[in-house]
Amino acid sequence: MDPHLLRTFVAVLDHRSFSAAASALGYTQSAVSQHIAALETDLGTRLLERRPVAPTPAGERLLEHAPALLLRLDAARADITRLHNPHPTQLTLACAPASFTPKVARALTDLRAKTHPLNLRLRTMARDAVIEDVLTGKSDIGLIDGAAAPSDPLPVPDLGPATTYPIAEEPLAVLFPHDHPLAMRHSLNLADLSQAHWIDAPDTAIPLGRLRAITQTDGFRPRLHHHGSDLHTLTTLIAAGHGLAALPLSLSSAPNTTPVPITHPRLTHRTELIHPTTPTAPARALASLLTSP
Amino acid sequence: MDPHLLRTFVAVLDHRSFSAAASALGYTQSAVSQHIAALETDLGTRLLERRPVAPTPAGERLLEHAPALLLRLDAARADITRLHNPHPTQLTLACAPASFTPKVARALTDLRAKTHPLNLRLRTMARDAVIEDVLTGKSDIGLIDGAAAPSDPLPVPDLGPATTYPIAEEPLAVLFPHDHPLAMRHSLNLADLSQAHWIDAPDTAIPLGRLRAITQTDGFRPRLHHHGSDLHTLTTLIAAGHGLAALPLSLSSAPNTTPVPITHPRLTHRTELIHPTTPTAPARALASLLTSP
DNA sequence: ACTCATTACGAACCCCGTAAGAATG
DNA sequence: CATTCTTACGGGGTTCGTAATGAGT
Repeated sequence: MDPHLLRTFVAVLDHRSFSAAASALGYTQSAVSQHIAALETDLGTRLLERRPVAPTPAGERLLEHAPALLLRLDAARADITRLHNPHPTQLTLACAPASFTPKVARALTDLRAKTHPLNLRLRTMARDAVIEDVLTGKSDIGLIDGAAAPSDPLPVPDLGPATTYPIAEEPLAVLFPHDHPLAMRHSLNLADLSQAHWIDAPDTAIPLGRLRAITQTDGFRPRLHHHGSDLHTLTTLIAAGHGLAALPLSLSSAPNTTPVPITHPRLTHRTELIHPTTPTAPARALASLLTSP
Repeated sequence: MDPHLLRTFVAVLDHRSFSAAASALGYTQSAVSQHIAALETDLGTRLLERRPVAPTPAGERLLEHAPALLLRLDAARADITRLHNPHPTQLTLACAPASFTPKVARALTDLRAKTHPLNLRLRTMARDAVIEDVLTGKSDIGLIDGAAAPSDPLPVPDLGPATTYPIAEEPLAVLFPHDHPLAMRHSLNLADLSQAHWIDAPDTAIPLGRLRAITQTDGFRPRLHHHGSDLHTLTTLIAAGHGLAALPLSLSSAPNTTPVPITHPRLTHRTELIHPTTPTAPARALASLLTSP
């Protein structure tokens, strides 16, 4: 189970094709074929069906482990190479869209004032991508958000060693188009909305699967799926009546929309900071700015 | 970062010696030296100090990842090979000591009655070892225990895909020698005992580090450390006045000891079942026996 | 027939053991 | 000087690419 073999296994399933995976990895299709054959011999089972390429049951099991393994391998390398460059002049911050608040922006100006020269890089991406970015060292520090019971930590997939700190908590709201019949209410029971029209935008809003898990119902079925990390697109969709989404209350400035806080069950929108166990110096500075006041 | 190299890296640090690691792994000492050299070249840093053998800072980082990686690699292989033998006649159950209750024993007799032939194997070990055993397929199913807030799940290190079910909850108690001044009380505030004499027995009782985390204090310092998974030894130590330990209330039958339930903070002793995402048939049967009634 | 995966085969490379060398206590 | 790690080197095995073969639509 050489990591190289796992990597091509994942690539083959990503591309649903041996030859496409080969060119993506810079191998020849023969090499890819041999990699898969080697894995199948090693594990004593067929892992893939060919034509069309699809995982067998055994392949599905392997696919549950392989990406996590490869991620952690990258994380280990990142943790070590970070030690080489202890005082970098660059800080890369990965943000989930709804986690980037005025408070964070102010912390960045404070950081600029006290640390210089400082080359700031900001990247917006989905929550899981933030965690991956931080663990693999592509970003130095990250901001994630999600729904949780008050003062509970966010449920984070534990893919490697990292430290998280809460930095903000605020009411969780459902964003309605301003002419929606419920838009004038002052409080909401989330479960009452399970059959409403929802937009699934897991990269920006609270994922619908999370709402299902919280309410332990089978509702919250999406009418429309928004892939991407742009909040503006999402609020515009909501304003146009394509469906609802759960967002932090402070995102109420979107035109033609009205947020209504969820009062039951007791939930908050929580923002957390995540950084490696041994962060770079600027990352540590930003972390202390965001957590101390 | 070949897994073989990581394995010898871990072995070298386990044995604090290249040559000892070599003989443990069935390699020659030269091969071990080459493995470490290859890792160090690949990562561009020295990972170990020699004579005496000790990890450098970079080596410490790697040591944080390598065992988890190797474990997950084994877990992946176990998940796949399990598919090969779908109706095994053997069931291996891994138990943390305080998780093996009369209820579990009864479930095993029920299982015997309805499934046969059945070759039962029972293994007692520390909680972390149970999880590792289940993930790597050395045991088919496991029982773990710990302290948690009522109806909260146990905090389990997420080392791979597995399913957990709660199977029992009961009061958490401190076990005193029967002549201890506090042994006649009916309720306890855990924080009041932070400066008492404690026995750290992480494999059998609630680990003292967990008590520190729960109370957010710096107390609960051990006077004596008990390594091993035998509850009898622990209760005998307590009876002899060597110190206290936190255990489930039902373990009150130990001679010359008295359990007093912890009433503050609100805590329970919780037992959970853990099995792979795709358990073997007997494991599934036992799981349904333990969870349904 | 065309696309895509497998097999055959050879050259370059890697990996481990033997054995000799260096360093440390 | 004895123990322990490192280095040099060679055989055997592995890996990848080229190219030919086979299978599916």
